[in-house]
Amino acid sequence: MTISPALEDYLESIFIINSRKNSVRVKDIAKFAGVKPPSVIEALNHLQDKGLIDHERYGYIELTSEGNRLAQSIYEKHNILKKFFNDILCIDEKTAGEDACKIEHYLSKETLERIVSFIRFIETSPSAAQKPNWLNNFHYFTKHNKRPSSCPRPKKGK
Amino acid sequence: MTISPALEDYLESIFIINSRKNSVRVKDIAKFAGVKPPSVIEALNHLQDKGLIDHERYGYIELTSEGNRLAQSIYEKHNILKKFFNDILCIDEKTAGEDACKIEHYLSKETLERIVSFIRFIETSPSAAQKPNWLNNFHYFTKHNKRPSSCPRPKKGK
DNA sequence: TTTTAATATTAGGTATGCCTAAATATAATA
DNA sequence: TATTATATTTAGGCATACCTAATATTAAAA
Repeated sequence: MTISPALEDYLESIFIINSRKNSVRVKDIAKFAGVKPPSVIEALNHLQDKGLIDHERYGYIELTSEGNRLAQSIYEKHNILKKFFNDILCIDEKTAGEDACKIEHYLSKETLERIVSFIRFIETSPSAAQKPNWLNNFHYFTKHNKRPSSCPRPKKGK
Repeated sequence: MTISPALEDYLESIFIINSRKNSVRVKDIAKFAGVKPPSVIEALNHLQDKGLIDHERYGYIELTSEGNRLAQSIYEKHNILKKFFNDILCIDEKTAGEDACKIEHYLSKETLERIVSFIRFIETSPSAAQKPNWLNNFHYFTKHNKRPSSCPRPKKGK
C-alpha cells in the first residue's frame, strides 16, 4: 500500500488526533492540517477508497486496522527524524518537527534505519556520561563554533 | 525567488548537464530527468518566466546569472546531503544520491547548516586517524550490529 | 536541393491537491 | 418544534506536473 505524501500526512493527522481525543471529525483534521474542510473531504474519499479509513457521511472518522498500521509507521518515521534533528543535531523543537514532517515521506528505508541505528549507537554508548563525549563536543562546537579548547587528553598531558 | 521542488530539479539538471557538456538541449534534460520532452518544455517556460533561464525556441538552454546562483545552491545542498548519507551514515552511493535528491527541497536552512557543521566537526577531528574513532566504531556497529568488543582503552587496560 | 530523420513544440487530457461559494445535514437554542 | 448556528459535503475552479498524439522546425543524408 503506497499513498502520496499528502495522504500520508492526512493519515498521520487522523492518527494523532485520535490518540488525543478519541473522536476525529473533519474540522479537527482541517484545523490540524491547516487546510479547508473541502480539502479534507477529498482526501478522506481517497483514503476511504484505499481502505485505510471508515467514514460515513457527517459521521466520525476511524482508521481501519490497515490504516492504523500505516499511520503508525509514518508517525514513527516522524518521531525518529524529529529526535535525530532535535536531540543529536540540536535543532530547535519546532524546526525539527517541521523538517521531520516534510522529509518523512521521502527518505528511503535504508537511510531511515541507519538513522535509527545511529541514535541507538549514541544512546547505548558505554561512556560514563549519558551522552558520548564526542557528541557533547559537537554540541559545544555548534554553539561556540570551535571545539572545547583544552579538553582533558587521556593519553598524554596538556 | 522560490520555486517548486520539480522546478528546482529541472534547474539542477540544467546546471549539471551544463557542467558536463556545455550545451543543454530539451532532450538532454528529458533524458536526465526521466520525463518526456513536453514536460521539459512546460518546465522551461516556467523557468523562463521566472527569469532563471534563457531559451529561444528550438535553441539551446542557458542559465541566467540568477538561475545559475540558485541552481548552484540547490546542487550544493544535494552534495552536502549525499555526503552525509554516504560518508557518515554509510548509505550506498546510489541510495544516498536518491535520498539527497528527494529531500534537498524540503530541509530547512538551519538543519542543513547544522549538517554542514556536523560534517566539518568530523572532518576537522583532531584524532590521529582521518576519521574520529567514534565514527569508526559506528561503522563497525552498523556492519556487525555490535560495538567493537574489546577495543583498546586508553586509560585503564582491558 | 529535396527528402528523411531527429528534435522541439503545441494541443489536449489526466491526476493531485488546494481553494471559494453554495447546498445540505446535524446539533443547539429559543 | 422551529429556528439558528455549526459542520459537512458538493460543485466548480485553479495550479502543478505529468502524459500521448499531432504538428512544426531544424539538421543530416541522399
